[in-house]
Amino acid sequence: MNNDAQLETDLRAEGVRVTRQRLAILHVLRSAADHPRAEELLTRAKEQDPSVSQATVYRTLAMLEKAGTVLKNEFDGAGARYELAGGAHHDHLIDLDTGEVIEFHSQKIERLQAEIAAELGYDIEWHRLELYGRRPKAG
Amino acid sequence: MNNDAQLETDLRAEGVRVTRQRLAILHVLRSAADHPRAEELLTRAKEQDPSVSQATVYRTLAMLEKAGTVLKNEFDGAGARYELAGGAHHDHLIDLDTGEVIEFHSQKIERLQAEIAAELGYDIEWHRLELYGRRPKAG
DNA sequence: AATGATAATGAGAACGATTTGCGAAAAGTC
DNA sequence: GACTTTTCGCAAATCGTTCTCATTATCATT
Repeated sequence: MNNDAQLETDLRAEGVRVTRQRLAILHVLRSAADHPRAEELLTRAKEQDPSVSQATVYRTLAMLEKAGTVLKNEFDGAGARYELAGGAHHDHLIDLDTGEVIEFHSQKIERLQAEIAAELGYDIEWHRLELYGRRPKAG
Repeated sequence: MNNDAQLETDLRAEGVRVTRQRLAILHVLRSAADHPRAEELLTRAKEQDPSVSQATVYRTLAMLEKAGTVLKNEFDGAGARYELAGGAHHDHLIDLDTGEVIEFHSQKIERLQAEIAAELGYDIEWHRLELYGRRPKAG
């Protein structure tokens, strides 16, 4: 039932060593409902295992990103924010007032993107679509 | 005929002082067909006026961005790339092999973005849409 | 053209996020 | 449990960008 075990299995399958620190970071990522920054991940991981260091957080995130396990989002220039890759592809709407990140997906937009790229003679490898907005003040 | 004069007039109209350095940077922006980084802009501006410094390039770009004269693009985390804002709004397709930046625009995508945001209860302030792709190898 | 008030400059130090070098510690293998 | 290799923590290094501050340039006024 505990998916942390699943993550551990995945790690082993890829031939990487399973360390306390990596498990702590993975656990934090798994239980994060938001899109935390590296610094915040460090803080949370330390609660699990105080020995986790900043360098390891970055090293682990880089490794997990390459493995496709985590997504690194570089929103408006204030440090990257991370999330587990598990689910379906989605884009982001960032609340300019609160910093909150809302996920959304539009099959139509994806299709249009592919069409446009094709017209220009390109195959899309990946894309980034971010909407920055505010909740209108209730009148 | 020379649009540099026009840019100078605009500067004065906004109450900012017209300096050699600013003119050099504006000229470089105006004659750039690409989307150069700050470092590259510095190099080019120095050809016009060797006294231009790095600090002034960044200060001038920040000022012009705030004035709406230049657009700052933060593509894949390797330093911002700039362009004059003059024309119509557009998004970017980045060639992953060459780094070349291609501009495009889709009224349909813009409309869909606004719809999605509205459904989520938001007004879009601005957005960022970047496609990263490759030109398929000719078979 | 000289003056003076104020804004802009260059040089380099400082910054924040991230990466790296290195000796010590832990993981996986036998 | 000893051995090999990976990963670790720490601190120093890097990179793009911003800031500090003493100096210089701009521009309105003479």
